Amino acid sequence: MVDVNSKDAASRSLETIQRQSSGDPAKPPRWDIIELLFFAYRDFVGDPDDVLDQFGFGRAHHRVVHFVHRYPGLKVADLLDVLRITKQSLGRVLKQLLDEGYIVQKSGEADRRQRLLFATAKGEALVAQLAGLQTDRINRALKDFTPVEVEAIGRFLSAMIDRNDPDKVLQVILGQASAKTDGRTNKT
Amino acid sequence: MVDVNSKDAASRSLETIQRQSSGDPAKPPRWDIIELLFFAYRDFVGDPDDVLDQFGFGRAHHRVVHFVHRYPGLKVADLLDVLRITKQSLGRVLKQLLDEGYIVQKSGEADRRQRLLFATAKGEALVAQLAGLQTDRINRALKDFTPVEVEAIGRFLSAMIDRNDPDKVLQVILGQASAKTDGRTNKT
DNA sequence: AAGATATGTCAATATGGTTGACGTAAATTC
DNA sequence: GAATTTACGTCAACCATATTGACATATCTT
Repeated sequence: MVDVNSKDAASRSLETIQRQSSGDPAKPPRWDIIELLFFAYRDFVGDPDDVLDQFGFGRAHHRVVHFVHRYPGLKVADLLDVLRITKQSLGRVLKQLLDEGYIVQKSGEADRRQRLLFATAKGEALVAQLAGLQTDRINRALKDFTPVEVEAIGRFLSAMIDRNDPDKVLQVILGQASAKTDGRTNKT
Repeated sequence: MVDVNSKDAASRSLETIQRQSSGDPAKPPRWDIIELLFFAYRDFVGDPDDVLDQFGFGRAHHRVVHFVHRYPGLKVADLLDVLRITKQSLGRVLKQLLDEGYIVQKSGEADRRQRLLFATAKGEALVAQLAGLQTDRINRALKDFTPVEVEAIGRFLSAMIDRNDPDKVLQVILGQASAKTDGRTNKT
């Protein structure tokens, strides 16, 4: 485990204010980051909700069609790893997206048991619209940040992610992130 | 890999669609931040799950007892603003936490219709345990960051949050964040 | 041929969210 | 003081999304 005895000067004042509740001076909770993450994510995922409603979809559909679009040829098993849900739960949502033509599937050539998933033009359009909303928020937030700061933000988010058993999608993402910092080209 | 290398084509057509729907020719989606946020939050909120299970609670209970502990005397209405759920939905979870002694309520003195919420020692202990897990992850992630970088990360998360109608809790958080950085009120 | 793997499906159940209607106590307004 | 509004609680129905467990089918591996 990590030594947490030293605290950053930047966050000292807030933690001092909040210290009285925990009573554990060795490991002051990072209330600031914990709560900022909560609110940031709340508003971040809230953006697409209205649009999704119009399509009769929920956040589950968004996640599925997003990753299928971004990683064409994704297998069902990959999707399960990424979303951390059961196949029964994925089944319903995926079936809707297939029936309504947002996603198509093809049998794998090497292994014909696999169902490789692809977003249709309709699916791509939906993903693009939703990503546009979220991108607007991100660009607004990053407006006055320097490239160095933006890089640090990405590095932080990346460092928050479990490395224990990274799934296929995550390996690509983390590979790209590190390629940005150390110059290695790691394209698919 | 199989013959499925339509990724470049998919990205191109996506950006075309994106331009059409948004009217902004130069607005590439921030896929990196979008997906890093997804995975970072997935793992971040995943930490407390095992502990919550042992208590027979879910993430809803965590959110409620967390904010009650952090902002003692919170009103029910405040909690509804923060969590963005309905009172019926909150009711069930809150009742459990009250019945099992994690939270108590007192009538407001100025306005006796209000039920002011407070965490008990039992509730505080639970919050502390859960916050400890998340703090460990945050400290691990921030281990090699400079104070300046940490400040930028907090500023980014803060900038991702809606300012339209900040609830009471959010005002406190944003107030502290801006006080930490420049001591001025942030009305952007 | 036997077994393992990838996926789909049926069924039951749980959690956490919704809308709508209604009730009560207390504060505010006329 | 009466009327209205506010803060909160509750009942009831419903929905979205998740779970576990069992089983089926096709296909790959040994």
